[in-house]
Amino acid sequence: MNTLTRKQRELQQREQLFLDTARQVIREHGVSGLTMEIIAEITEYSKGTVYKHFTCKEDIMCALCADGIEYLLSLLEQMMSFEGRPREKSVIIALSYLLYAERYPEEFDLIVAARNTNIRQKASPERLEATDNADEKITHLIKEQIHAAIECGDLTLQEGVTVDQLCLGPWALSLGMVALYEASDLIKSIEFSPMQKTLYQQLNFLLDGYQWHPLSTEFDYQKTICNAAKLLENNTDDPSIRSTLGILK
Amino acid sequence: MNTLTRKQRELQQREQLFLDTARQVIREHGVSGLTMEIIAEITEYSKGTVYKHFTCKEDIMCALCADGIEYLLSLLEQMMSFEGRPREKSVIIALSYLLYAERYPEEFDLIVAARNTNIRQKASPERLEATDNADEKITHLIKEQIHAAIECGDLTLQEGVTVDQLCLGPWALSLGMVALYEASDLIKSIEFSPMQKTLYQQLNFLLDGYQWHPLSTEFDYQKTICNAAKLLENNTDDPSIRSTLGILK
DNA sequence: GCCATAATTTGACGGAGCGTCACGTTTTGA
DNA sequence: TCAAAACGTGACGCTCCGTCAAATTATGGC
Repeated sequence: MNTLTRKQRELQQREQLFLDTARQVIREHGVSGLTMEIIAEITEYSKGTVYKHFTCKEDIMCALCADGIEYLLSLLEQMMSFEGRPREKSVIIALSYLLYAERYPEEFDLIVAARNTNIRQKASPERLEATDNADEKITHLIKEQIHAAIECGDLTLQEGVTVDQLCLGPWALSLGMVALYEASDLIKSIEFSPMQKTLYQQLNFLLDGYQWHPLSTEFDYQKTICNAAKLLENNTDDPSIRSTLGILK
Repeated sequence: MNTLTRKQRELQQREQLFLDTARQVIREHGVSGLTMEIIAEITEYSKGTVYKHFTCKEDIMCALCADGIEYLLSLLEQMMSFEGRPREKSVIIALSYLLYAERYPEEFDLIVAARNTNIRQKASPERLEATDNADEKITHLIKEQIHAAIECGDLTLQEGVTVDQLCLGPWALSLGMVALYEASDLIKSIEFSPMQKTLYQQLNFLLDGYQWHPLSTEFDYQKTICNAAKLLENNTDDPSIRSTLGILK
């Protein structure tokens, strides 16, 4: 029994090795530079072995996505220990999203791509399910904040507005903002301020529009972010996260 | 000289034929189903001829994008003859964006992809410039509304907020919303109301947050959209647009 | 320790699509 | 009418994909 477990452990370890290698290749040579052959070569396994783990290139990309979302979730779970009003937590969620996008720009590209394009058509069903499950957990976390806000009277649903719609607003804003910033050097007619600043500000406008109390005019959400950043800083030793946190404060 | 012009006309016509064919193929078989060979086969030209027009597959995709953005621009230009307050016009711009995304879902996929992925790395510089120029015109149109609003006193820039940031907000919201709705059947934990409704509503919240007057509580923007839809309906004979307009009213 | 059997790994192979280019065909205009 | 130029073609070499029979390694009964 112990033997079996060791085998499985090794298998899992190798899968992680393949994934890390794929991430590195994408980082260095872009998505089009990623081939099954190159992963095999770098890891000194053969192509066939890589295919034992992943059905195709698209499957690897979805696995990278899932991996990334898992990381985001771990960030969020740490953040959620933060004590605060629901709106504070919502702001923290959005900024974690961004923190993650900056930490793993390659995967973020994939997250956008994995939703829209035909990557999903090719990936294996199991892989897709893993991605979707992680997605769902995050959605749940956001909706939780909205429900909490309604319950404690910070937020009142207007006629014809649903919780799900309120959840989509900040999500769309964050997703779109990251996408636009990734392309910022292509959009020459706009001057891009630091992304954190713009997203923070626009999110505040949107939530103010919801009349979600306390409004940004009544409360210092910048302080919320500082505190959340400090909380995370104590729990992480990832240097790249630490540097991004530095900007937040 | 007339002969030369005829030649050029024919060339242009053929390019359009290739593009229309590519669009059709993508619509039927997805982006991965698009090959240079199949375009050649359907149009009864040879592969070499297709390559006379487009340097590679990615070049075709960028061309489709540019084509799409041109179409969006033509929509917007018609819309801009609408007489109204700057905020009304901004709402119309966002909804045109959406109208366009529904009309050409395949190209919209490409627009997102063409920004994020390595498609741009491969496409020809001329093609990219065409796409970027069209992009810029649209940005300009949006910024124009913000400037007009500031000038007539409908909007006051708060400290530390720039026109460009205010431009990014609705843009990111619209882009992100379309992206999320394209993936709506994958996100099972959220109930998706009709996209027009959600975007219209969230945009109103965001602009209310800007304190952009008249606020959605003081003014019936639904009527604005109805009127804009009627305006467009009289000018178009595209049945698919007409049906979407029907929903708006 | 030995060997039969099962599990795992390998890389050669056929196929798909890309992009090129030398050759054949058509057009041009003198 | 014909030489020169412009245009169109599809066979070719290449890269990468995904497969699978054969080679290698691990397992466990004796």
